[in-house]
Amino acid sequence: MTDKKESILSAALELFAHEGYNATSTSQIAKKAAVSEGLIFRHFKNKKGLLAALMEDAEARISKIFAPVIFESSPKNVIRKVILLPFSIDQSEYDFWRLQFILKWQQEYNNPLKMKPLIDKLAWAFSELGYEEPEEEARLLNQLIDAISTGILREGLESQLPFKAFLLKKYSV
Amino acid sequence: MTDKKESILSAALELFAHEGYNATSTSQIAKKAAVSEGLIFRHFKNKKGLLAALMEDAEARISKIFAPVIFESSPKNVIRKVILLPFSIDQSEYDFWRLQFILKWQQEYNNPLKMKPLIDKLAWAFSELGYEEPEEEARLLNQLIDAISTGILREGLESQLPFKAFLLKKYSV
Amino acid sequence: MTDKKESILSAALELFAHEGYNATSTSQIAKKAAVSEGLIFRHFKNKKGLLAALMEDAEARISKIFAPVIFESSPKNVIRKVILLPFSIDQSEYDFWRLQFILKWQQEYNNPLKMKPLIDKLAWAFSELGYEEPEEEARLLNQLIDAISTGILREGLESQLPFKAFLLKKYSV
Amino acid sequence: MTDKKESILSAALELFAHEGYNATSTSQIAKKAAVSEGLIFRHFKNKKGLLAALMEDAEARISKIFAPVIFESSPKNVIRKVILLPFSIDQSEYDFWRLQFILKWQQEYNNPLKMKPLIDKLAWAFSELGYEEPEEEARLLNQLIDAISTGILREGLESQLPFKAFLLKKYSV
DNA sequence: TATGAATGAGTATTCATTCAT
DNA sequence: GATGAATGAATACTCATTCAT
Repeated sequence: MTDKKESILSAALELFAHEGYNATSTSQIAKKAAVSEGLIFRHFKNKKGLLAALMEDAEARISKIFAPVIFESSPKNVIRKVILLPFSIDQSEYDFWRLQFILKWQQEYNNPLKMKPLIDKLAWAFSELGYEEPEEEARLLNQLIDAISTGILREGLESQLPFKAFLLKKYSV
Repeated sequence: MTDKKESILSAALELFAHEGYNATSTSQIAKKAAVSEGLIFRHFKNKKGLLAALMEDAEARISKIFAPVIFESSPKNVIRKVILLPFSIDQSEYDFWRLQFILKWQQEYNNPLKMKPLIDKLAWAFSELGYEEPEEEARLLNQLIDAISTGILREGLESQLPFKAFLLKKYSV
Repeated sequence: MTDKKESILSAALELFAHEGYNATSTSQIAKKAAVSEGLIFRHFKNKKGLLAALMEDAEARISKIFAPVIFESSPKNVIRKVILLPFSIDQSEYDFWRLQFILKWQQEYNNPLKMKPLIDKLAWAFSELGYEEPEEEARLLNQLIDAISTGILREGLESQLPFKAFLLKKYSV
Repeated sequence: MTDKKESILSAALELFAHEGYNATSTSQIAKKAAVSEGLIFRHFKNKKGLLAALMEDAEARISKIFAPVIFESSPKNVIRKVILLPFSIDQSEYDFWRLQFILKWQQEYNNPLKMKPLIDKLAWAFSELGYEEPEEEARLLNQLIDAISTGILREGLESQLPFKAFLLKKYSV
């Protein structure tokens, strides 16, 4: 990948994440990336294509971040790792995740199935630990870390920090 | 308020809630409201003014929905009522709430303080019930109902229904 | 003439004179006149009609200001009075005259014939005084007082004051 | 400068000069220049920018037309050249000068200082020739050529032609 | 690969004007 | 006489996209 192509991608990510997809014009992206507007279309065909390119990363990143949970064999550690998930996001990745969360509100990009493997693993863990309704517990915890991630991205890491110890204790993990 | 003014408001609400503020053009709104585009600007000065008019309702509606919790004197009932909150939203109000949740991602409209009174009341309730960390419990439950509301708005009421009984039982309320 | 009709006229005069006819919107006029926009059209049919109403005054005012020159019998006094003309305009009439001068640049309102009687009288005066080319002298002086009036309206009375004594002396009147 | 950019400039000049700045729409300009409306904004940012580009020429053209007067060493020739100035304007430049004169009525573009060097030179010439009030004579003649220029632009060259010989004779130059 | 000129459809907004009350 | 709601056409300007170089 050329330098210019990459700078388009990172400019677009930053702008999409903070202004929104529709509110960001291709000319803004070109300016921020310091390339000609035409080049965006040479590389990505159109604006949607640019977003799509950005989203392709998503799958890979999500797998990478979920893997340690999926392959964990201790139920307690599964829950523990899930709770720690939102707190382990590197600040350099905030824009990426912001964009993910914003797009969830747009039908065409909202795919709840992405979380399926994680929820299944959690359900297994709760079941192992003897919880009465492991399915619900799993989905609830998943929903909760979604909410905490949202909190981190919107109000900063510190605002959500108290939950870390609290949840670990609450679930005794 | 004239008929036409109201139909502009409701058309705008529906479109903003589903397409997003930026992705909705004033001409779409006019068409859906079956009025001339110019009328939007006579009534609301500009597109932002239209959004602002929509948001003015917000404060009122939020107060109205929170009141029964705030004025509840039984701690258990406070928690119970908070859990039931997301499930009591009338479907006719979904668009309104969708818009609220979408706008949270836009700095200028993200005001976490709106929830303060509710969280305080919850903290009081948890404290009364002898929870060890009532502050954290309160913020956690608040985060949880935020997550569930999100779930309802994005995936439908049914998808979140299991949580209702589950949470009431979990908190024994 | 009703109060409101008059306040429309004076608001329009002020705005047309300072912003120009095209740059002034009927809503600005209505606001400045503190009447509803509709009333403008009730009274003047349309925006052009409002300008026309303003211009109707013109003929009368011009006759009134020219009369003392036209009916003067002493050649010297004719020239003297013409020279004094631009300096005798009351400040309260500046807007009116500004508008006249601006409109001269718009074909449809530029009517050089308005000045005919004055130029004829001047030519007669110069001829009486034995000037060699009275016609040219007359038109030149007319052009000159036009330029001085322009100067007064654009740069203020003081800026043109030196010309008063100077011209009276130059023409020995 | 591209062809299209130039045709925008010349279309704008013609329209601004004859209809006025406010009365000319960008779509008219685009149509007359046979380009897309958007191109106007790519090249000149906005309508004001287009006018500004047109005005940038002004300074250069004015210097160029004044230079032969400023660098003239014979007092008589200075006066002679000034008198001939308005008659030497090429018809192809009428639009340009019309615009200059129209804009004088708009505060932001009215800059009387542009004429300072010319008036100073005239004052020097009149002083050399022993006129009693060279300052006033200079400003008067300047006003006169302003008036004659106005006459040419509004009523055509022929209407002002008699003044040429007349003034040359009057000032004996 | 990269640019920059160019476009056509669209955007928010303003305008002069009409009309029912 | 006077208002204020309403309109349709126009306005300045932006946008995503194309294309010749």
